[in-house]
Amino acid sequence: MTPERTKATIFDVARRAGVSIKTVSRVVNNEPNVRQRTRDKVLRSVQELRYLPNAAARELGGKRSRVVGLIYENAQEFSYLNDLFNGALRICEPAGYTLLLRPLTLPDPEIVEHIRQFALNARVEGFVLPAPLGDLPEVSALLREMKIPFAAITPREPAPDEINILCNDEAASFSLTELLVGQGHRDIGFIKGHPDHGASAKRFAGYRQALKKHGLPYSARLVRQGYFDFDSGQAAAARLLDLPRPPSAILASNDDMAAGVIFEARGRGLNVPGDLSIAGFDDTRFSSRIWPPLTTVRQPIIKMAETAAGLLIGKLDGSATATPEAPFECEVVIRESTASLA
Amino acid sequence: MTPERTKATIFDVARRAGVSIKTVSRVVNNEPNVRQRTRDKVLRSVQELRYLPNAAARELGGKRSRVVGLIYENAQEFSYLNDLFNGALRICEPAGYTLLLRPLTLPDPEIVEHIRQFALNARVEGFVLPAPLGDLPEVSALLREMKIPFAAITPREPAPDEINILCNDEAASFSLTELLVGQGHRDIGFIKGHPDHGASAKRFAGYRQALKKHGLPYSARLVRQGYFDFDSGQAAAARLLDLPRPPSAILASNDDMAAGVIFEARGRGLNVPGDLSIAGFDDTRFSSRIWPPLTTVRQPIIKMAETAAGLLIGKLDGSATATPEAPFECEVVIRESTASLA
DNA sequence: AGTTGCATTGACAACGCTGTCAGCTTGCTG
DNA sequence: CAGCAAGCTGACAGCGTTGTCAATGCAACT
Repeated sequence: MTPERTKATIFDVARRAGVSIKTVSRVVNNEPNVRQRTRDKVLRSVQELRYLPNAAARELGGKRSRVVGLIYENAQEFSYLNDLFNGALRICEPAGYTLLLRPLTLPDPEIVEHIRQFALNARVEGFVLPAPLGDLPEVSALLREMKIPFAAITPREPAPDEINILCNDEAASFSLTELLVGQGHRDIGFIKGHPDHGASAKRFAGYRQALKKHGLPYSARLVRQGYFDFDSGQAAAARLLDLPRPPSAILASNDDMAAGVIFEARGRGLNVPGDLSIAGFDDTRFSSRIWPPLTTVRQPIIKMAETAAGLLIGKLDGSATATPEAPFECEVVIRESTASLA
Repeated sequence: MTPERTKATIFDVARRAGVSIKTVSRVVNNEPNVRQRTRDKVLRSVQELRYLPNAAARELGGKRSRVVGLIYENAQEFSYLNDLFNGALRICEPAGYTLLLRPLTLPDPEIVEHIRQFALNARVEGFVLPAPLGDLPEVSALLREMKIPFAAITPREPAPDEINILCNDEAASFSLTELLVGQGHRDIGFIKGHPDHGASAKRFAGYRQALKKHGLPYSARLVRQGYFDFDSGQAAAARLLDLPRPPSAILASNDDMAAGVIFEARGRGLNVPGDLSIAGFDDTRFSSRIWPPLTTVRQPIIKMAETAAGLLIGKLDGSATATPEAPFECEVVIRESTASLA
């Protein structure tokens, strides 16, 4: 196998196949109106010459960059991001799209300008927007103005005309709370998630519903605001545990905060789950690796990202599939951080 | 502010400045041989029109894609990757380069083909290769064949003619071991890192040197092979703790494994650091958030990534700076997972 | 056979930049 | 003040695609 001296162009392919470059272009882009025999001839020529279309020329001629952007909040949980990226990449790469990452540090007063610059510089054709970005009104306004479609992952309010990927946070939270109730816990603390994230309200709602169903009183005393980060979880736990009658179980709206709760509990010499049961959400990579391993809820993030990227590309390619996706199912994962009340 | 109807091209800028497009090109690309007055005129015109060069046209005309690729092992620690990416991005973005990520699942028998495809499809001009990729001979051979320069981060053996970013792992490991010795530990277990990573041998060497300096016997009994992941750390810890005379301290070659050691110790009802001191390397995001917080070594990864990207871009731009970088300094971070022997 | 209409194919002009090279200015030198 | 090198500028040909539109082929009709 002699390495090609110089990369083959569409002209080389055309000459070898005995057709015009336009026909090659048609075949390569899977356009209709090419006879099967011609298509085969061209395809063979493409393979023999290991032809790879020049992306720059393609973009210049055709006005399509085939770039999908994934903007995310830099503070975001890494394993979540990793799943998101890998899921989206799994779709983008084979489809001939480039997936570009762009971290953002929130809150960012210049967020609009940052995103605009990124979109312009990288010629982004479509965005994947994980929470909470899909809910920032200035962001969606900008993208609409720039006519860049996007797929929002777990937004608080699904944007009409855009792609929305949801999951049944509320039901999962309901189940998790029921689990604790079933273990005999009556005083169940709850640490809310970041108010900007759509999941926060849903998870809280599920908690309240479960209490209600089982006839347990809801007490604002047992609820604290958190921000999805370790520190806020630890701080909220500290205040809950300082209560005259502290809860026997704490439900944190994500695993980072749950880790903070465990940290605080251990710092006070409490035994988990003996003295305090703890559960979280997300099933982070670390959830099963801290001691004790965390009871949590697993979201099918990879699949959600795949779906987001797939629908987005469908829209960009014009082969627009209908959007009405059913919410994805979450799964409760029971580990050792929760136990029956002694 | 009226939004421009259509994006300005080099022609618009040239007309407005009263010069030829070639002169605009010169100014935009910071080429020499343009009178200051002319340069100013053009720059003003560029600003007024908010001119943004069309990357596709630039690449097509000039044969330069300005894409830097960052390939990494998918199993890699997330916070490490995050720092790597952010550091490199901080240099690439302002320099007008696009930074593209590409995960790889190792071991990968088709790694060469995968990297080749990625390089070709994404028109990558230069690579950043974090360990262990910089040490795989087939990878460096491929990149040399494709004439793609690269910057290797902490390779085992620095490649001549390429950029190498190193840090003083050995000295850091030495200090960490000395710390334990100073706390009275005599039986110090060691869990080696993945043999493919350059850091592994260096960390092990530092451990042995420290033992030697303090007249402590080296015992192969206390050394186990790990692979930088949680599970291998836990398994190695299990075997060390099963020893008739188990160590009173364990040094793991990274924090993931150290977390595994803690997990195993707690599972056995051991008190950390009371019954067992544990230390790691890397200062992962989670190192300070598990209980007890981990004594570890912090690498200036962001700076290392910045340097790698900076030198690489310098090479690509032709403004090649000399490479002989001094190794970066690591810093021992003392937390609660280590304590004096009772 | 002549006609119509659609499927198929090709010729050629963009697309917006950089590289090449030639031409025009300067400022010196002798 | 001619002559020359260096500094500066512009004309123009690519670069490898896609979009447009015209031309051709072919089957099913009159």
